[in-house]
Amino acid sequence: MTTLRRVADRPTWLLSRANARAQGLLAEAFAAAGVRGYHFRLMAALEQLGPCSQADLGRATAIDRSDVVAVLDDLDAWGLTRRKPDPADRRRNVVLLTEDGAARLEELDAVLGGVQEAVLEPLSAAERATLLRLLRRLAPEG
Amino acid sequence: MTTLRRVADRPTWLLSRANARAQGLLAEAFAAAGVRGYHFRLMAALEQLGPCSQADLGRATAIDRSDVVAVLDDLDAWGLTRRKPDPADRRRNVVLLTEDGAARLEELDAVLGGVQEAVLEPLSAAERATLLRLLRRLAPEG
DNA sequence: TCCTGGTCGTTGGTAGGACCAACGATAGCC
DNA sequence: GGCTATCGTTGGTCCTACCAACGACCAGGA
Repeated sequence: MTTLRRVADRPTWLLSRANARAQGLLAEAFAAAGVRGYHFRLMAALEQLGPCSQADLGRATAIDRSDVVAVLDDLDAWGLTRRKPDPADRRRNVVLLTEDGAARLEELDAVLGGVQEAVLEPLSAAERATLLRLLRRLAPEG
Repeated sequence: MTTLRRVADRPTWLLSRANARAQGLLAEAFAAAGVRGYHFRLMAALEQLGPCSQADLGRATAIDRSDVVAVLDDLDAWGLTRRKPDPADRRRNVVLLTEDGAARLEELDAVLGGVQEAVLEPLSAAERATLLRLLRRLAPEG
C-alpha cells in the first residue's frame, strides 16, 4: 500500500493498524480453537463472578444483554455452561460454568497468552512494559 | 464494568480499548463534518496520486474495490470528485479531485489533526513520541 | 485472427463487534 | 392493587472489512 501522507503516521492510524494486527492474531487463534472473543469473555466472567444472571454477565463484560443470549446459546450447546431458572426470581436464569467449561477456559486462557506473546514479539521486555503503561493511560476508565 | 482478571491488562485488550476510544473520537469528529473515514482516505489518496483509476485508489488505500465504488458515489454526489471514462482503457474510470474536493480535504485534515490532539491529550510530548515509536514497530508493513 | 488469462467497475452477500427498541413476564415498592 | 423497573428474548441497525461473481474490456501467444 502506498504510504498516504495525510493518513499514515497519525496516531489514530497507527493505533488502528496495531490493533488490527493484534485482533487478527487473536481472532485467528480463537477461531482455530472454535470460539470467538465473546465466548471467552463470558466464561471468564462466569468463573470470576460465580453463578449469576445473564444481566449480571452482561454488565460484567460490557456485552449487550441481547448478545449474551446468543453466546450462551452456543456455550450451552457445547456443554460449557448451563442455564437454570432462578428459584428466587423467576425473571432470571442462573448461569453456571460446567466442569468442561472450566477446563475449556484454562485452555483458551493459554491460547490467549500465546497471542500476547505473538503481538508483542517485536518489542523488548522494557518496551512492552512502557507500551502497556501508556496504553492504559489512553484507554477509558482505567 | 467489573475488572475481568483474565481479560483486562492483556495487551490485546488494552490495544482494543485505546483504539476504540481513538476511533470513537475520530468517527464523532468526521460525522460532525458529514463524512466517514473512507471518504477522507480516498480523497487523501486522490490528492497524492493525482487522477487515477478506482482500482489504483483501492490499492493505495487498502480499501476493497467494491467499497471504493460506494464511497466514490458519495463523493461524486457531493461534487468533491468526478469520474470520467478513461479513453486509453475503456474498462477504467479516471477519478479526479475537484476544487471543492481539494478544499474539503484541507478542512478535514484539520479536523483529523484536532482528533490526534484529543486522543493523545493524557500524554506528555515525550510519552507521545515513545508511544508512536512503539506502535510503529507493532503495526504490520512498517 | 481467435483464444486465453487477467483487469476493470459493479452488484450483492457475509462476518463480527457493537448497539437499540420493544415485548411479555415478573419483582419490589408505595 | 398499581406503578415502575428489571429479566430474558426477539429482531432489527450500523460500520468496517472482506469475498465471489458478473459483463466488459485489454494484452499476450498460437
